[in-house]
Amino acid sequence: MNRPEAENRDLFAIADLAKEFGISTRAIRFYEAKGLLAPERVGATRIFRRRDRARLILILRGKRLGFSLRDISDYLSLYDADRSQQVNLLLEKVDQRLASLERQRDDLETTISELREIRKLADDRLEKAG
Amino acid sequence: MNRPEAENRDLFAIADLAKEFGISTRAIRFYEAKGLLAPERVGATRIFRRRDRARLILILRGKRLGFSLRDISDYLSLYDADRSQQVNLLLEKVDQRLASLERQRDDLETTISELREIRKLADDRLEKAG
DNA sequence: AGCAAGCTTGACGTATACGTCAACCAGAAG
DNA sequence: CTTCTGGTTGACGTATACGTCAAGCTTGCT
Repeated sequence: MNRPEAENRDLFAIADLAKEFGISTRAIRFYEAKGLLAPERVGATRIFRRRDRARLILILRGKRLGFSLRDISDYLSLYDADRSQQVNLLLEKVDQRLASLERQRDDLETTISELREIRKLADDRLEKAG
Repeated sequence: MNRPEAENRDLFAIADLAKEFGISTRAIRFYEAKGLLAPERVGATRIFRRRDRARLILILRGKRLGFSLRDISDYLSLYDADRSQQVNLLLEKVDQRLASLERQRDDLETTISELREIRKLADDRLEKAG
């Protein structure tokens, strides 16, 4: 009963999603032009369903992770690939993507621990001075 | 005794680093133009030391993590900030950066486990078919 | 001396990911 | 009917991160 209102609805206007995720309508149209989204139309007006919203969430997460729209498009196709693709091919792609993400995670962990080192040094210096 | 040769040297030409890291000399000059590197000069020729090489490694890792050169520049300044900066300010910046990296790590872990889900589904389907 | 290799600085081109108008249409409110 | 509000499609502009010449200078063979 206390779900975020968006989860209960099934139809969204472009401005709804733009506001919810803090992006521009221009960006959303751009993602559609690049094939990352395919909302239905009523006349010319775009109508987004929960599925489109879910894809948008994946798109934005991909962007936060530094991926290009092209990469994200490939990634989304992994989600779609329930029946359409060769399972073997899908597995291969998923594994590649996983390997690359795990490399990225290692980079991240290295960076985080280096920063924690720096943090500790600075902290010590503060205490000595304090 | 068996260190990668690069670790033993202290002087590098621009082409040495380009080759070692698989990037163009143009990119390296670009990083210098943006203030991320500051190699010495002998005449007009750039001379890179181990410190410059270390910074380049950080730059490339930042790029793999999807950061802009501007972001990376800020990040590098955290490493430099031994004496020049206010320790308080440094701590604040490090903490911000850490928070953002940890958010990114969470995104990554979500993505990785979703992909593993997909992988499992595809795997199951293969076994049933096999 | 001549020439290739490798370095330099511009200057211009390019792909990505949008932002910013402009000009238009449709439906609801006053 | 007019006026919002919100939607649409171009067309053009912009920042980032380089690639790609072009033209020139040094250094080191041969």
